[in-house]
Amino acid sequence: MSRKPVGDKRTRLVNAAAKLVHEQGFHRTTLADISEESGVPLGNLSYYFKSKDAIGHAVVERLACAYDALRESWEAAPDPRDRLTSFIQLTMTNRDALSRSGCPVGTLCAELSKEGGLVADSATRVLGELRGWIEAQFRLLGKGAASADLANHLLSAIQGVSLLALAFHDVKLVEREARYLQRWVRDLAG
Amino acid sequence: MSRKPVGDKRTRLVNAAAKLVHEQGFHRTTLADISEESGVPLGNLSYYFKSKDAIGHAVVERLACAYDALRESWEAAPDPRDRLTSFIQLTMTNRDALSRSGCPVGTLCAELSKEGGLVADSATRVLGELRGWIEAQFRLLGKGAASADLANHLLSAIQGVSLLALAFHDVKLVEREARYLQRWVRDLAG
DNA sequence: GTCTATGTTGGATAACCAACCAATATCGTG
DNA sequence: CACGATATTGGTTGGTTATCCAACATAGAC
Repeated sequence: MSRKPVGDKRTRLVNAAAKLVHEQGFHRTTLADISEESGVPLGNLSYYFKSKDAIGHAVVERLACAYDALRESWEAAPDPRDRLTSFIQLTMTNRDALSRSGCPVGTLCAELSKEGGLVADSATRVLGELRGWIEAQFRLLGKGAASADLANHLLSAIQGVSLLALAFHDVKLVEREARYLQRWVRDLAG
Repeated sequence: MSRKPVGDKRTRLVNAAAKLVHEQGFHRTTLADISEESGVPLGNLSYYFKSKDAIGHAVVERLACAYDALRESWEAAPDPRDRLTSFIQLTMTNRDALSRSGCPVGTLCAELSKEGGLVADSATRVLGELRGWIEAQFRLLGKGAASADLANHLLSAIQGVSLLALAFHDVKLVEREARYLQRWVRDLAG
């Protein structure tokens, strides 16, 4: 049985696809784009992915893993308040990319949720897992039944400011809203 | 000089395009779609619009006019607080369409701002005019230099919850966030 | 009635794209 | 070495799309 001589072609493809989908959107990204960006010949794509949707799904899986790792690192802090702070800090760190191309998950959901399909569903699931984690943190803070609303409110604020920053090409919007949310979390009773 | 025998074909085209662009997005909407939806033969589109971008621009103009009219009606109320309440109420009224297809302006900005172009710019301008109006209301409430931040915060919350409602197909998200924002505006000091 | 600017139409066209395929190369294994 | 599974490649194909065009219709002007 032979092996992968170069090996990481599949990874290179998903990385290239993730970058392009984030920057251009899913529909506007062609297989030829992904081929060029990754250096993998166009005819070779079908060996690793049977369809464009399959690539989209792999991109979302990659995002899901990335967020899993992030949440794990945030949970290093014992205080749920500090965890939420780390989450908000993420948008601050990525503010440049955010104001250039928006939130990788949010813009994908916005683009694909209108037509439905498997890729849209898995993208929404990534967003849902993030929302669930945020809600859990509020629950740990003793917010009880209000936790779901608080989680929606926080995630909504992040998504909203990402969209505005993208539309207005304005990094400062992210900076200011992040500061606001940090204070909001810190001053939460409980 | 002859006249428009049927007349409102141009309007019918823009209406159909606006509906489809909202429901499906700009890229996924084809000229054939618009032709079918409006009942105007495909070959006739080029007589009214020289390109698909021209149709997109007309759709955004139509949105701009609609928001102009809305703001005018909101300004019937003398109290800026009531005006902002009316604005928030709009999302409540349109919550079904909002959770099905997102905000007509917001999703368009998200889709097109990544590639730039004239349509993207005009869509962003519509969002900007709305933001300016909101800021003006805060200013009238005596919020001074903080008005810009408050306007961004409010518009961001509306856009964020629209995106979440679209992704999760959940009308309740809009209802709850709208109630929250109504209270937020009512309880604002000043 | 003839003429002409304004509409209207079906079909053509060139570009693009995702998907497919037959042919070739690579390499571990027996 | 030969065999076969894995991997790779260029080129093709069928379908879609925006755009264009030549021909035709209509109706007001004169």
